[in-house]
Amino acid sequence: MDAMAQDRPLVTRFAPSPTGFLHIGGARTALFNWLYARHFGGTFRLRIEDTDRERSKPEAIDALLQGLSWLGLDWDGDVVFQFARAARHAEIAHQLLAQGKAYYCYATPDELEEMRNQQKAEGKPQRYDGRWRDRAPDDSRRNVRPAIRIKCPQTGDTLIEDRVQGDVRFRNDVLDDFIILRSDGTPTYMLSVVVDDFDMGVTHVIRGDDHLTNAARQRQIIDAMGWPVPVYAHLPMLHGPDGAKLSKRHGAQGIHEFEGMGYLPEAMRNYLLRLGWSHGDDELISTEQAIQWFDLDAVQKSPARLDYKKLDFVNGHYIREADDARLAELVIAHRQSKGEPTATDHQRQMLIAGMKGLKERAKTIIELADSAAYVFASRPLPLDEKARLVLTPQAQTANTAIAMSISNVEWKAGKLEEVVRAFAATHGLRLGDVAQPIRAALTGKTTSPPIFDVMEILGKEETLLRLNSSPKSNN
RNA sequence: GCGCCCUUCGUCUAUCGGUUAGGACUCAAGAUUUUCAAUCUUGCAAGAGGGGUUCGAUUCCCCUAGGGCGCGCCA
Repeated sequence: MDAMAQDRPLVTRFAPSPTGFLHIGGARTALFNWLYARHFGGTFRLRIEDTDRERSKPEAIDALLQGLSWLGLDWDGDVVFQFARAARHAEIAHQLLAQGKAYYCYATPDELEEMRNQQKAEGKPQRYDGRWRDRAPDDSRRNVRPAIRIKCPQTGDTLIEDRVQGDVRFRNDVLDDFIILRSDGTPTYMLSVVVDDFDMGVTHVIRGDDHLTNAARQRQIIDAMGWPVPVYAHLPMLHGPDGAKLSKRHGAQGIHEFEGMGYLPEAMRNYLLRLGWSHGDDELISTEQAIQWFDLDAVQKSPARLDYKKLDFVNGHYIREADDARLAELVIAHRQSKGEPTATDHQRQMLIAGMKGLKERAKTIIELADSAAYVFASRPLPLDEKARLVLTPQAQTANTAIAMSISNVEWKAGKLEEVVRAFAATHGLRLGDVAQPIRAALTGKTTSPPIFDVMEILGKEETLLRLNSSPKSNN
């Protein structure tokens, strides 16, 4: 069955509805499609399924495109807009009608609802009963505009050979004749998907497993048209940390929210990849490596939950790997988004110089920005609670003495450390005893990158001023 | 109700009939250390339940339970 599909150049696609933002689950679906295409040198297409005019929003299209771009998932060719292709979809419906593979159904929505209610009351499966299946077009119903339903086989079964789910068999008698063209002449999703996939040359349909049963329906249209059957791969869904379906209740759902929380796109790619896909014991997998390794065989069948702790770990790894200047810009952008003024050139330079020590300690850009605050702070420094406790009057006296002792030292971290160590030794103190007050005075916190590096980055003048300036109060 | 899918440590997962069931995150302890991280070491922790098949089942089959999805003139 895959044979026909495999004769054609490999094409995957991501086909979201523009109803909001790029959902985290959708992002993973897009990632898998993208990786599969890139791995096999195929094409990754993007299609916007905007046939539901009520729910489609133009802003949502931008959000989708932006989300994908941010994630680094570049698509090939033009974006296809499904609604624009409605005439083509209708054409296929009429073709099927002409071939006797579809038929007009004059049942009104009210009649259908009544039918379903009755089925429900009788405990029978709810599906279209085929009441117009074998009737000739009815002139007596000229006041009713008919919909077009596809005529599905009623015996035998439909097999979906899914690369993730395995062989899934549906008895044809549980499938009903569904509508492919509405009475207003617009196509339904079932039809549009199949026609677009065919016209776009899609060979591999990789999507959420909420579409698994749809595949059996779509297969009816494909068979009726005699089109090649794509390879299917239905991915398990993503759940919230509590195992329930992902919803507003879980906080972040949109990819843009993860960006706002300070996650890096490469970290998201790695983390999302490992949700449902594995390569032995490998955890930290670069995108290049993922492209080399990715295939559908290693996709898990069961749903996965989002785990922020693990995401943080992965993000921390990529922050440490990231370029200092890039991180500096992300920190500055984050500060600006919070209403802080832009960085001066000098601050930017200090930030980059200090990034090596900073990025080792952060799991998100927010944490990074937080610990980088000392670069931007002005005197007197705001102290956090712990720093305030450290900076006792005695500690300040010591800081003043230290400031004195280093005021003529060559301004290099190594030299400064030598002198301060000697200072501590002559006073019978451990380095830690003097380092913490210095840290508090220089950064306003009790945790920071190595303190002599901080001195070097801050520069002599600023360091001495911070050591000597006394915070307003030291209760 | 009908159909389909899923079920290994708290979480993500490895295992493709024979393992002391492995790794990662988290958590705990230790090493290192000027703080915090990073790193390293160690530890806690799992095959939903019940039947089969088999010399042997986490692995294959069936049932039950639990979870998910679909059953629209929504996508």
